[in-house]
Amino acid sequence: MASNTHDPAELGELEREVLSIIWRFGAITAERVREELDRPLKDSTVRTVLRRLEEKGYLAHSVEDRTFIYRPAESRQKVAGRAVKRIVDWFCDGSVEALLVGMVDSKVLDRAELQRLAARIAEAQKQSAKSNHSGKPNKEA
Amino acid sequence: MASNTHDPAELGELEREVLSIIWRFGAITAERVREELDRPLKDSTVRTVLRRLEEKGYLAHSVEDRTFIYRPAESRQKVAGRAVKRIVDWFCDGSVEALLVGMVDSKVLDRAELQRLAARIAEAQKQSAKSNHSGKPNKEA
DNA sequence: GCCATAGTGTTACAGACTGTAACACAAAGT
DNA sequence: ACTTTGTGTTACAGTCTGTAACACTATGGC
Repeated sequence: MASNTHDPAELGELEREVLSIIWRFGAITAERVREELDRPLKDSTVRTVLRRLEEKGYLAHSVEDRTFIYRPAESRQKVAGRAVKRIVDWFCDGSVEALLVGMVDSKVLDRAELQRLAARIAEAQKQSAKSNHSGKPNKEA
Repeated sequence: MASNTHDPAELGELEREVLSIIWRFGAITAERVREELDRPLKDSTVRTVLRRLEEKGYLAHSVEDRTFIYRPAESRQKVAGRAVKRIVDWFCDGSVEALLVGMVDSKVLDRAELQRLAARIAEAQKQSAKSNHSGKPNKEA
């Protein structure tokens, strides 16, 4: 069961907040997370959320000196990418292009911004095609 | 409170299916929706879902000869756009660029495709910038 | 006028998920 | 031994979704 890759849209408000904190900090204890939250929540609450996030595959933890250190199991961008994919599949017949059009439509993006985006992508592509950093030769595709 | 613009991520499986059907058909009765679903559901079930979707602002209906005709209240792309915006806000600090990067990262998009996308956007932009600078985005590709 | 039909409105209910937390237990320092 | 700090377990209420029954109402045919 590839119940491994969960969807962030399925996360609740608090879970998202916590996840964001983890992403922001990189590695953090439950207690620190709790302090970082605006809402005053009990320890157990925060730890429950952390545990659930880990169960859902968003987090991983290591034990360090008796204490859990939570870390992201996946980058936010990766998670975001998948989340968007779902949406694209559901609502745009899998066409990312259609999605972008929709974003302009719903004023999420304005044309100028999209334009800049396209330009920047073209740039970035040239870049990474050349130097293709981080080990991974762009597989798949 | 602009509780008017709901988020599609909050929709359940069935709701999404129904919504998709409505988008596909444009205008349709509850009974037709029911037939269109793969699952064999009771009338009342389908109608409940339709009512809920309307409450949530995704659908509108008109009465025609005793019968409800449901129509989309918003284009799928618009809805998709907003849905993605949420994700971008939550997980990408509002940067669409970061999102696209993430999509490449999570293999939702490959670089080549992104490249083509950028090119096509540039094209489309030129096009619509010329022909349409008034408020109305040219809808429905 | 009366009945069957088709369609609507209302209400319900169980399962899942989320926010929230208490409580019990274990290791560690003093 | 006792307190502290942190973990594991369990719970519970609210909300959402899937699923549906049932009651009510025009409408068209007889």
